Amino acid sequence: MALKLWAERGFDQTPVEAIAREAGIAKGTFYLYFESKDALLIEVLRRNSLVPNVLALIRALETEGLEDAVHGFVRGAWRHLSEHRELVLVALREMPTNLEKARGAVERVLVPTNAALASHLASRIEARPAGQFSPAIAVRALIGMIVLVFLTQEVLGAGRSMPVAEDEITSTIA
Amino acid sequence: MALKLWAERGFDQTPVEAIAREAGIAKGTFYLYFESKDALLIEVLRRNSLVPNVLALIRALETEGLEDAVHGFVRGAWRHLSEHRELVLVALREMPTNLEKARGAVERVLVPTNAALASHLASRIEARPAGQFSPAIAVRALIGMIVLVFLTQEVLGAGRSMPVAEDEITSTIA
DNA sequence: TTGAAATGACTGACTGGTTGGTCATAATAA
DNA sequence: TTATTATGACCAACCAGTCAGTCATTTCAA
Repeated sequence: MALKLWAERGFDQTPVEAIAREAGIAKGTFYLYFESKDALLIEVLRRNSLVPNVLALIRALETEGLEDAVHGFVRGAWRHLSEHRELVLVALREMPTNLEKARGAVERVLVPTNAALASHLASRIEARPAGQFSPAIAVRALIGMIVLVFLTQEVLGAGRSMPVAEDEITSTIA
Repeated sequence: MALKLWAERGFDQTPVEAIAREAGIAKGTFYLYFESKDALLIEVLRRNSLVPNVLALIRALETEGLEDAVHGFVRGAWRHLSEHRELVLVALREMPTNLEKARGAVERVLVPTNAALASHLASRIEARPAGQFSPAIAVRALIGMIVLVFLTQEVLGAGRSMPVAEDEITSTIA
């Protein structure tokens, strides 16, 4: 899969020929199926969209108490990231600069996710003592915790120099 | 500065000639001062090292109570990120693949920072009721919150579609 | 059944353009 | 004049994308 190569070497540093070879076809054949190299990137990001999974996570929130809900969300998100580590790496690397279209995808994932989570948390949180609490920020903080712990742990190799048991991670965050 | 161009277009997509032009010199002159394009990246990352600032933040922790300490850390880190937005973007993009040497820098920043913060938190936290609490993870979660909220807010343009007052951010996280 | 003709998926050599890095030459300073 | 610093034309390597041609398979006429 192209994702594997991109995660290792980066999009720009991976020639179309390498992708084709990996797929067992010739470079020319590649261009029978894809308009361009960029088109493949867009296609890959689209097919691997996190939206359905994220929405599923959010729907799950509806059926549980706040404690369990957040706990479950963290676990689910963590598993999710683990299962898509290459996608996460590539998306993170290429989105900021390479692709205006892919950037639109961020808007489609990030905005609805945040909105849904925030409103959900807000509706639950009224029952709590909390004083000054901003759901909009809290949501990003929660997701931020998960993503960056994942990054330092799995991507930057901190897992080797600062090992921590996986279960400890999810249970501590939540 | 090269950082500006890299933050906009990406390292690979920025020709040496563009960097030279930006600096008001010819391409040949560039190679009088730098071994290679990669050498410049390494040099830039080194000169902009976050280590001193991070260490200063940590030292500040020593003189305050836990509440204020964390609060201060968050504010400091946030300001820090804001002042180095280009560096953050570039480092995030180039570190995972482009540069083994730069990756060593991660180890030099990430590991000591985490260790210092964790041990600090751990020493303070004993006075608290906390049951199952893992400082090692808590630290990464804290930093993760700050960094990803920053990213969604400042880099991915979520600030436009989901605007939040800056002060609200730091006060809510802490 | 058989052999010729048509098809189209596939190939990889090739092209045009780009860019990292070099070097002979020029400008400038001492 | 001599030494130092700067220049930009040039080179070689690389790569996205093209296209003329190959060949296994299918179609169909005899």
